Amino acid sequence: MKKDVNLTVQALQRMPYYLQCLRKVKENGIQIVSATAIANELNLNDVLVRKDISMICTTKGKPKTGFIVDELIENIEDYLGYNNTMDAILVGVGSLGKALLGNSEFNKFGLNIIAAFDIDEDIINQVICGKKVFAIEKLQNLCERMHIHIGIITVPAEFAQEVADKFVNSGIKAIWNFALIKLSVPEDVLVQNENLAASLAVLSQHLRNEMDENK
Amino acid sequence: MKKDVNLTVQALQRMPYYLQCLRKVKENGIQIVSATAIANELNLNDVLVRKDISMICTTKGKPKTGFIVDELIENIEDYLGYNNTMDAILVGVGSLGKALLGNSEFNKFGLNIIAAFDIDEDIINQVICGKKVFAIEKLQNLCERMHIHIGIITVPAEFAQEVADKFVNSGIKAIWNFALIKLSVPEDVLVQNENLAASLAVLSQHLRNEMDENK
DNA sequence: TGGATATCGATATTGTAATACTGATAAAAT
DNA sequence: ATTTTATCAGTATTACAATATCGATATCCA
Ligand SMILES: NC(=O)c1ccc[n+]([C@@H]2O[C@H](COP(=O)([O-])OP(=O)(O)OC[C@H]3O[C@@H](n4cnc5c(N)ncnc54)[C@H](O)[C@@H]3O)[C@@H](O)[C@H]2O)c1
Ligand SMILES: NC(=O)c1ccc[n+]([C@@H]2O[C@H](COP(=O)([O-])OP(=O)(O)OC[C@H]3O[C@@H](n4cnc5c(N)ncnc54)[C@H](O)[C@@H]3O)[C@@H](O)[C@H]2O)c1
Repeated sequence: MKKDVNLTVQALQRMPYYLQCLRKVKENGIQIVSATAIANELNLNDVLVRKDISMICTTKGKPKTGFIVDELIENIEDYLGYNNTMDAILVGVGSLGKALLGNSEFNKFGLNIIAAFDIDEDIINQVICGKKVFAIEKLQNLCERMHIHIGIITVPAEFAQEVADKFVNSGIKAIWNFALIKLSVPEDVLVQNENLAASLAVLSQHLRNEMDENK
Repeated sequence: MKKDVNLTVQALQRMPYYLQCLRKVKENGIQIVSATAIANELNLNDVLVRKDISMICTTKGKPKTGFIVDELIENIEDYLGYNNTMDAILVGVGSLGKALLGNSEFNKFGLNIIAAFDIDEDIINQVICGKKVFAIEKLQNLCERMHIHIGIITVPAEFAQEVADKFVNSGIKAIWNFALIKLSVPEDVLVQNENLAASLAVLSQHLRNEMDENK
């Protein structure tokens, strides 16, 4: 794997789809696949797929046939870090927080939520899906001691910034933010927003177009 | 509002952030705001903000001062459809499905989940957060009868395509897909993917960069 | 009242992601 | 053996989103 390169965010986000497609191909017993075939399956341009592959894979494709499926899968999994797990903590054990804690699929993606935090006395010290919930005061100590660099925010929007600040003080470098708010953090800290309102906006516009067309 | 225009997906996704920012400004008692100020708050380019605003707002800005906050808020809310609610149904009442059903914020964004569907006998006929869970067989009839055009998929990936097919047959035109799989649907149906694996990929790459730098 | 300044809207430029093109090559077909 | 075909890799082009520039204008301050 070429681990020194950096993909664009767009290319990076296509990778899980490639992986899904490649695994499906593999299940069908196919060992060699062309970029064209992947592109058709995922409704992408074939040159784009070839370029994405060339960015992170050492494997070369063979004309007329394509790439070795197993090698592509391995290269992509390596690049995405599916083979060496990152530890993370989660703050806000409400309904969304619980759903995330219970999501067994994260392990497959190299993410391991090792603990959760909340302010609600009723939740603190409970164990949710095998993960203990601590008082928020214990956040910094635990993060530093365990060298945690990923934090997940699932508290209501009005508390998200104060949680983010705590994260920053605890050495967290990547924040996965499910609250609908723009967080302020230092440059070296990445915020990945999971913004449902933005998604809804896309759905809503499409629907309006559809309705307008049919009348 | 200029409801005949279509924003790019990027612009559309910025809108909820503008709204959040404008509401905060309004709370502080400020009635007029400049594109520059919004841009600074959200770490965007001021020309970009001005252009986005001009796309969907009838309001003109005044040199030296800016735009009337209330008018911007109203225009954006209108464009995003926050004022006329869209009805939706959800399939897959697992941990994520339940979290979404219980999310009271959706109403603020113009989304109203009116019912849910599952195959699990234990869940069918239950009422989760005021929403009744029906057997999946009742999907088509209910969608057609209630003129539902938005469907939410929160079933495991392997069942997502069959649910999508049922959606298409029931007249659904916009699918909000939380399963990690690329769905095949007709052209006129929009799929908005909420792909956690893609987000994780971004977090993972950033973290690897950070780690590499510090050694 | 006149000059300085911040912002606007419109237009030009830049930058980057996606796509098209070209020659090379391996496999299949004639 | 030769031709055809599908694909690859590299390079060129295109398309479009983001940013910079510029004249106009409303407000503020001397
Ligand atoms: N529920 C959903 O479907 C959903 C989906 C996407 C995003 N979100 C967002 O996720 C966030 C949480 O949503 P939810 O529905 O789980 O809410 P919730 O009210 O069920 O849970 C919030 C939890 O955060 C805890 N909390 C509050 N302040 C805290 C603090 N300062 N420190 C630590 N813990 C704190 C509360 O005790 C509670 O347990 C919200 O911002 C929401 O917009 C929710
Ligand atoms: N849990 C999370 O945090 C989370 C986050 C993001 C995305 N997702 C995705 O959302 C999906 C659901 O996740 P989950 O954790 O809620 O799973 P879950 O197992 O808790 O729930 C799945 C539900 O779907 C129902 N179901 C299965 N097949 C069905 C069918 N054909 N028709 C109708 N209902 C059916 C099941 O009965 C169950 O109630 C998965 O694809 C997962 O990858 C989960």
